[in-house]
Amino acid sequence: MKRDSRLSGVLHVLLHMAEHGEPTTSEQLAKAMQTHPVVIRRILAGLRDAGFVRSEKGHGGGWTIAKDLADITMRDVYDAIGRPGLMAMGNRTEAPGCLVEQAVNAALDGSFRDAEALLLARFGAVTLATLAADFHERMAARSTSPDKQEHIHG
Amino acid sequence: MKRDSRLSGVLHVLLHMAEHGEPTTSEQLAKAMQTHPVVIRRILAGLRDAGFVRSEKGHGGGWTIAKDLADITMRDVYDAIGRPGLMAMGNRTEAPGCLVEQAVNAALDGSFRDAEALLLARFGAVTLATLAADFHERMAARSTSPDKQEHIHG
DNA sequence: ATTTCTCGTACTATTTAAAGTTACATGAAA
DNA sequence: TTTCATGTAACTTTAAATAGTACGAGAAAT
Repeated sequence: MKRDSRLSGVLHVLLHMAEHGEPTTSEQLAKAMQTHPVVIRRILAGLRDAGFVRSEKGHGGGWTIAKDLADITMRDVYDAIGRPGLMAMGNRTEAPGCLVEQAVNAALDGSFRDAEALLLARFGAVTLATLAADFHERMAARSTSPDKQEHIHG
Repeated sequence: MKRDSRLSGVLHVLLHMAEHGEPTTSEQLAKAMQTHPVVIRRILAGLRDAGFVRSEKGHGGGWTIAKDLADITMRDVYDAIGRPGLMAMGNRTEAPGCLVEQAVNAALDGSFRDAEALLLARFGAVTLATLAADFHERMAARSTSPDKQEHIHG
């Protein structure tokens, strides 16, 4: 099963944007993410509509974070990219006439619903500020072991 | 994101097999599942190797359940089909050099691990006997409201 | 024996979703 | 008015799952 990496991707982009400070262009972000600028614009479109980032055209334009990092949770980001499915498994048929399948679906659905609720609760408990702090800790840890020193993007 | 329906599928097949009693051919199961016999054989291969079902060739051959339904959990079935990924989301890069991505991965991984553990625990608590009982309840419920009466497969 | 039935599995084809790319329009600053 | 940057639609490519084909092997019926 192929896994969707959009959430991981946006979070990564947002943190890079936050580190960078001044407006960051899609091209700069694309380079950091090793992807295409259009992919960045697409991935950030939902965040812009939700008011978490701002984009500006023309000279000196680019993307900036529009809120305090402590006020954006992973859950917010997840919502902003359109709440993609969380579970890799689903039912063979969604509204089956077959009673056997109904019984199977009921058992699976209950488990999946609970797992999703747990996941969303976890997402809601982590802010971008948390992630940024973790990043800075990792930076500090790396600089104290100089043998592992390398550029942020290898 | 496309969702894997193999677990849902095998469970369905197993219950049909259990209801049917005598050896059931891949073709019969395929008809009930509206798919191809080869798909059935493939989906049951792992179950056979794990000893949950038996297959026999030639006249009067087919598939039979090899254990008591109460001794097979959804978790067993999940294991037997090769433990496919449970989460629809993953990390953009698995072992990133980028510290920002490491921080993002760490946060997501923690949440996913917990959600998976919850899911597997739930799977382990449901046996095929549970599902069969649920199916029979649904049968009973349907037969008391005759307006909804239809063949098991519509 | 040989015909028929059934599973086993390697191989190929189809389908589907994500990701990448191109192209061009819009708007802002130099 | 040129250059830089986003906005977005359309198209292409890629990767994974699922479906389907073909043929082999074994077991039972004739």
